Amino acid sequence: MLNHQEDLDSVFRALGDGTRRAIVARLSRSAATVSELAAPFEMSLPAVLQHLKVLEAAGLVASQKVGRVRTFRVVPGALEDAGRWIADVRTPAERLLDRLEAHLDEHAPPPPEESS
Amino acid sequence: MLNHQEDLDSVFRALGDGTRRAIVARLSRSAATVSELAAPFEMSLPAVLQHLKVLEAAGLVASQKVGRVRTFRVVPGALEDAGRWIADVRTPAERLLDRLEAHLDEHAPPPPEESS
DNA sequence: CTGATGGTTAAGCACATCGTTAAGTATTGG
DNA sequence: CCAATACTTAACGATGTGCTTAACCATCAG
Repeated sequence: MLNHQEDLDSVFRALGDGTRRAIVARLSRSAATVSELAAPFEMSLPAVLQHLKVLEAAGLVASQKVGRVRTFRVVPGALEDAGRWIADVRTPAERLLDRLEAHLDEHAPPPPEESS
Repeated sequence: MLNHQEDLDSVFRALGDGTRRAIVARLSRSAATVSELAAPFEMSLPAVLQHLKVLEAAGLVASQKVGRVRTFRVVPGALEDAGRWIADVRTPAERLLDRLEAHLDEHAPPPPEESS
């Protein structure tokens, strides 16, 4: 099913928090346990747990428990759709900018300065 | 100038909503007025206005009012930082995946694969 | 001036988020 | 067994989000 829309919702929303982005960045270098991930932050461990849940629900990270230790890792292709969405929007936007500049060049000589 | 953190927060959170992404996608093709932007959606116009405010606060779009008509357009480089963040995280994550595969190859014989 | 058009503001409601503390469940080491 | 370790769950409060409706400007046409 092409439920891209809701997938992207949860991915972008998950990335809309500095703590979670830091966690993802950390995990992109190597896997880590819950307490390792929580260590750099000043918030409580349950708070970090909730962030990890959000990231896992968005499909950005995955985890498995061995004994009493849960280890998290990034999910390889998880950022692909988000990255492509941004790229796909940027492309026409830049074309739009080019057309705007071309239009201005046509209707006015190159303005060396702006005044208001 | 290194407010990257909070900037990215607002950009990613702004993108974490399908309506707002649709608006950005629409504007990436050409500028549009408030009512033009609101038309495709079933929600009320004030609701769309609020989405536009979020997008404008995140620096993704800009607007100007002429007479009684407000026109929105995308802000050219606005998605650059977000795109780069994703790219920067994906790169080490993929290296991590490569190392994992190499590790598995070392500890288990190459899986029987059909060559093409 | 008068009304229609295009947008804006205000208030309110349901629900989600982000943090807290307190208490509970498995493991593991001695 | 006992206690420390490593989470995990539950409950809750402060804010934030995403809508709604109602009312309020500010143009522009006639």
